[in-house]
Amino acid sequence: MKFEAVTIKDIARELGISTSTVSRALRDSYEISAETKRIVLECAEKLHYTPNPIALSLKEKRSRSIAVVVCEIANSFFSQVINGIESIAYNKGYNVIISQSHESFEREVTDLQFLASRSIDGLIISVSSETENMEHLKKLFYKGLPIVFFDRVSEEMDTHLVMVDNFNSAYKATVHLIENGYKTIACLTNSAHLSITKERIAGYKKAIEDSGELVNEDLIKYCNHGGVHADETEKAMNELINLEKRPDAIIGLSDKLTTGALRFLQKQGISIPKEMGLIGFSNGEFTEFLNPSLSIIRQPAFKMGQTAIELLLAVIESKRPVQEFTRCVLETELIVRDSTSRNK
Amino acid sequence: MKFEAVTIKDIARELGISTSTVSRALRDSYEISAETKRIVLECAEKLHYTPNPIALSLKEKRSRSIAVVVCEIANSFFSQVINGIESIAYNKGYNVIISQSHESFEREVTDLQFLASRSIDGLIISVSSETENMEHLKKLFYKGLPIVFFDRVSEEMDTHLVMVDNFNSAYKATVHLIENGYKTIACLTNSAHLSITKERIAGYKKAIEDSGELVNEDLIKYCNHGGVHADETEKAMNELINLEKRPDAIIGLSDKLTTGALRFLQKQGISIPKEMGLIGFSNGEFTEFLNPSLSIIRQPAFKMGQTAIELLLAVIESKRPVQEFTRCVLETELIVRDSTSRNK
DNA sequence: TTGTACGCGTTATCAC
DNA sequence: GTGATAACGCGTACAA
Repeated sequence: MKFEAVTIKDIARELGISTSTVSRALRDSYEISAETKRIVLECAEKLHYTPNPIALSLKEKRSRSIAVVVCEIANSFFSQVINGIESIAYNKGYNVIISQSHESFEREVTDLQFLASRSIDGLIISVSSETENMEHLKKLFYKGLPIVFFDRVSEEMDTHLVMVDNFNSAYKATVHLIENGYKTIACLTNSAHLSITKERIAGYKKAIEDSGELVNEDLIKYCNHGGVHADETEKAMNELINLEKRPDAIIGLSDKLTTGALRFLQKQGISIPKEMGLIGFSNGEFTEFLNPSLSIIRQPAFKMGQTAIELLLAVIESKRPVQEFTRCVLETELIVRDSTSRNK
Repeated sequence: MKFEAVTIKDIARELGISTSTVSRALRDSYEISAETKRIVLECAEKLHYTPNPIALSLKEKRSRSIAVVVCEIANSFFSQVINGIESIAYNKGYNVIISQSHESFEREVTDLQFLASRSIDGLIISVSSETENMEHLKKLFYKGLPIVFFDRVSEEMDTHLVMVDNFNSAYKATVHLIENGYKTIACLTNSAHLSITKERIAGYKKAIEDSGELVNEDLIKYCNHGGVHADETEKAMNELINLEKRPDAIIGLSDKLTTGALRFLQKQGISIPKEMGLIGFSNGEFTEFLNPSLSIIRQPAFKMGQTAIELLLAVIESKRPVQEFTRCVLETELIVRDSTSRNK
């Protein structure tokens, strides 16, 4: 059941030399004669020697693995981010360990505890929608674990952040709805305490106000689990369509919520974009082919992942403590399609 | 930059006792007095002691981590399988390390080499579309690494396999097209050497033959990278629609190919299902809301993941060498929607 | 009941 | 140019 691990000792015994010589020869040390190196290398080849990374980790106090915690990998945005992370991590010889919180704070805490106990060298995280208290992360951070936040960030620690221009993205999308003649724009969003929620809601409100209207809080529905459970979105949507003044457009402030709204409207037979306009954040691959094709705000997910891992590795591999942290804000793309063209 | 790792040594020093006493006290050994245990536990708590898993791994020769290799995680089928794997692995205290081959044989080999060198305890894999030669896997397998294949399996090793009834699934889907009046049914599929391709193609052919028709090989297009590059699918589709006898239906034998075909037909303005019927394997979440809604063959992906990890952990944790291996075949679900109802 | 010594695989630091 | 030894953190056989 186990690898019959060939070690440096086996080579040493086979060749009748010491382990230190073997070690040095394998590492191509200058103090070893060319001849000895040749023999050792040959023997290592023959025995299929592979160094044991665990022994190395024990010595070096690093595992060359980093953890990524997201709420859900079966979500295009996050899987694209992970692709970005992975594309760079593997080239640099790091393992990526992926963990899902499923939007549960409890799960996030236990996962993190587990990961930390497995000696990860660093962490990239987008916190769960339930996460308000950051103590679990602070504890790790002040113990010396390098952390990079992305998407749903926390400003409570002095570290790197990678996000998009949430305010502007929501602003642009809302303005787009207004310009297309929608009057009563409702908003489906995540937990109120999340960074992305605050910023996006602020953008939405600003756009409403700039158009000379008053913000109606009844039109803002908070889904505390980001729509991972369909009934959450359904409940919110039901409340919206039963309002005295029924909204004529919806903006979904995250992937699951946007598609959840679409799903709901389709089931109810409410026509998009005639009866109800729909736009939202989404990195889904098929928004273009949905019925109707969906207007979206697309985040540069792959790029976000790359940025996050680059920042993290820089911290991990830095000799001296890192003092300067960046707050990296990327641009989103507004893609206009049929779901918001009222006159179609 | 490092965890200031508290070790049992620190506790021993603090308490003026030996490390072995500490070790035993922490493991609640019967030979330690209740009083000593209390003191040690208290001190461990105070110092925020956490055991070093790397040292443990070195001793126990196991890392409590398993690797999953798939072609792409940004693919609903695979992310659902991974969810299934992860749901059980974490409960049992195993880390899941995910690696993507991106349908490249070379990448698969280097990834695997890397993973093996990091001392994984087991492997769950769906091979890349380029993988014909299994030597890299055999080498690891005969070295003692427990392996479970799923989806794209290899029968060259005596180990657990988890798959769906590919033959029947393709057969049912093809029959469905025939029954709906489609006459010339083309087939978009993966590399010819993959297990899933062989079985699915066989089911497709059988259905054609059972209907009294002859199989036309020109109607079968092999995409050697499973459609990860859009141009691959486009090329195949172009060839199909330019055939002298243009097919009136397409069956996609994998997720990317099915949605790729849809994308192509939409762009070309070929109407589905009138001009061209479309059905295929897909675990996408929005096939229902595509335009037109897509008839699909859905695999029990989550269940497949769970099955695979359960089989793998059984092997890993078995005391004696496992001799009996299962060939687990699950059923798929045929979901009929608009893309195959010719008279709509 | 507790302590000593060793081994897991590797490398760095001495000594020869 | 090469060998012996200690150290990384932990568990355990053996000694006391």
